[in-house]
Amino acid sequence: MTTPAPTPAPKSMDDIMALCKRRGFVYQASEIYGGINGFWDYGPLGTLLKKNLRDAWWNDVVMFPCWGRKGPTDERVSIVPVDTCIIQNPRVWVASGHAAGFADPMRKCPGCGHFVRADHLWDILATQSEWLSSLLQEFTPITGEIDTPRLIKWARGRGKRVAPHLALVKQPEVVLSFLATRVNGQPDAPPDLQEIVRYIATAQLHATGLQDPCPRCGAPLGKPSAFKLMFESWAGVVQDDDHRVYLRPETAQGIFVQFKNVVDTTRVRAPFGIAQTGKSFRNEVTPRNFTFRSREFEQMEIEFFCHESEAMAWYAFWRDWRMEWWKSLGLAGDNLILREHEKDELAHYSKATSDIEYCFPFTSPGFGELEGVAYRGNFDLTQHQQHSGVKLDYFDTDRGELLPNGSRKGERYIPHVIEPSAGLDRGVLALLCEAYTKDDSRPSPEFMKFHPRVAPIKAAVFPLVNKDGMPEVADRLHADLSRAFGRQGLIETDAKQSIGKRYARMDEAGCPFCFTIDGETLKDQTVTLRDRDTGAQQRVGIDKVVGLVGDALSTSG
RNA sequence: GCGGGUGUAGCUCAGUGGUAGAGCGUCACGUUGCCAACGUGAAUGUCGUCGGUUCAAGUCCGAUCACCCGCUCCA
Repeated sequence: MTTPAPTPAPKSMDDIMALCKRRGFVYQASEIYGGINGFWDYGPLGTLLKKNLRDAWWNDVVMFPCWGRKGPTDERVSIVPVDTCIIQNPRVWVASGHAAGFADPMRKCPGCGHFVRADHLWDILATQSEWLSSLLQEFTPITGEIDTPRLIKWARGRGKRVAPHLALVKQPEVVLSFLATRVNGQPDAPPDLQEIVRYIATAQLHATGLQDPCPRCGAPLGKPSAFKLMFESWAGVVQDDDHRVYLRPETAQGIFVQFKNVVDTTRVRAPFGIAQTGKSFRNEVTPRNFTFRSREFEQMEIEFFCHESEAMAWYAFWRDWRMEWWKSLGLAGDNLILREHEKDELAHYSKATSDIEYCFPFTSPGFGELEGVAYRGNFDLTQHQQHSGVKLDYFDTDRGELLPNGSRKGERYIPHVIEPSAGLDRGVLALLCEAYTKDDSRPSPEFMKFHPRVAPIKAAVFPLVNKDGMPEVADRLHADLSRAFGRQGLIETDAKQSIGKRYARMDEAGCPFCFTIDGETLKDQTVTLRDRDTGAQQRVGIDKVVGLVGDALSTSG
C-alpha cells in the first residue's frame, strides 16, 4: 500500500491577509479613518515586492525584451517605453469608447444582470430585442388589436424561450386582464405600443406601477442610476462640464495617442512595441477580494504594432512568452493557466484574446485574470485617427514590390496591435498567495516562498550569538552582501534573540537565505547557509556567499 | 446593487448590562551555542464610528463605515 502524496491544505485568504498586515505587506488605505472601499496601501515589504515585480517586467520587457528571444519574423523583439499622463484630453476617452457607454444613467436587469442605457431603452427594445420583435408579430397589424388567446399561446410557447422573465410569460392571464381593463376603460385613448409593452412587463400593477422590460429577458428593469466607470475631476479653476477631466481607466490609450510621436522621433521600425507601467482608476461597482479588484491599481502594458499579415503569429508569440514569464517568477504548476477566449467572449474588434489566470484562494477552484493578451486589430489607432483627424498610419519601407534599385516600394498601413496587459497589483497578490505556505510541523509554520528575484529581503546574516567576535564577522559579510545586492533588495542582519526566532522572522518575510556566523567560522572561514523552504543547513565558505546569492538572483529565461 | 457574516492590543481571539482580558508577537535585561528556547520585566486599546436606551453599554437598540462569503457586475 502506498501512501498518497499529502495534498497541501487549501490556503486561507484570512491567514494570508493577517500575515500581510502583520509583516507590513498590505495595509488598508486610510485605515485610521475607517478605511475606504476599494483602496489598499502597501507597507514596506509589500512596496519592495511590488517594485521587484515591476522591475522584473521592466527589465524583461523594455530593457532586454523577451530575454533576447527572437520573434516570429526572426528579429529580436523591439520595445520602447513611454510614460504618459493619467489625465488626458477628455476626447481620448470618447475615441476609446470609455466615455460613451458608461457615463450615462444605466438600468440594471435583475433577471439576466445586464445593464441597459436608460435613454436608449426604447430604441434598443424596438430594434434589438428578440422577444419584442417576436411578440409584435402576434399583434394584429395597424389596428394593434389585442388577440388574447394568441398572446397566451405565445407566452406559453416561444415567449418562454426568448423572454423567460417577462411578466406576460410568467402570469399571462393576470397581465392580459390588466391590459384589457386599460383598453376597455378608456376606449377613446387606446394605449400606444410603449404603454402596451410596459403593461406586459408588469405582474403586479397596483404594487409596482408600470414596469419597463429588459430587452434581453423581459424582467422589469431597476431604476436608472448613474454608472460612471471613470473617476472625474476638473482641470483649472472653473469646475464645470467644459473643464471636466477623467482619471484614465487604462494606460493603453496614452500609448496609442503618442504612437505617431514615437514613430516620428525614435527610429522604431515595425514590428515594434511601446510599453508603459502606471496607475489606472476604475470606479468598480463591487471592489472585492482583498486587492484583486481595487479602484486604484497599477498596470504594465505593451502595445505591439505590426503588419496585419504577421499579427496572429505575434499574438501567439506574446501569449506564450508572457505565460513563461509569469512561470519564471514562481507561479508555476497547476495554479497558473492560459485560457483562450471563446468567440462569443471576444470584444467586437478583437480577433483573439487569451487570459493568463491564477487560481487564487478566493477564486478556487476557479481562476482570476492576471494578464490579458489581446489581438485588437487596428481598432484603437483607427478610432484615434478618426476622432483626432490626425493620420496614424505607418509607412513600412520593408514592404511593397521590389524596385529595380533593390529597395522596396513601401506600404502604408495602420498597424495591427497585440496588447499584453498585465495587472501589477494582481501579480503581487498572486505572488503573495503562491508564496504563502503553512506547515504546522515546522518551528515557523507560516512562511513565504518567494522566488529570490521578487523577494523583498534577499539575504540575512546572523551571528549565532552576540559575542566572541561573531558580530564583527557578521557585519563584514552584511556589508559585502549589501554592496553587491543592496540595490536589488534588503540585506538584513540581526544579533538579538534566539537564532530560531530570527530564522522564523525571515521565513515570514520570505527571505530565501540566512547565513549564520558561528564559532567554526572563526576557525575555518565557513558559515551556515540555512534554506528557507526546507530548513536544511549546509556549510559554505564565507567567500562563496556573494556568488551564491548572485546566482540565485540572476536566473531568468 | 441584493442577501448572509464579522468588527475588542501589531496578529489570533475570549469577554454573563457592573474595574478591559488571554495567547502569540514587539521591546528591554539576563541566560543562551542552529530553529518562534528559558527567566524577569515593559509598552500597546477612544472595544470600527455616530447616536439611542439605562444609575451603568464592549455587551441591548438604531444608523453608518470597513472587511469577508454567496449572487450580480467587470465596457
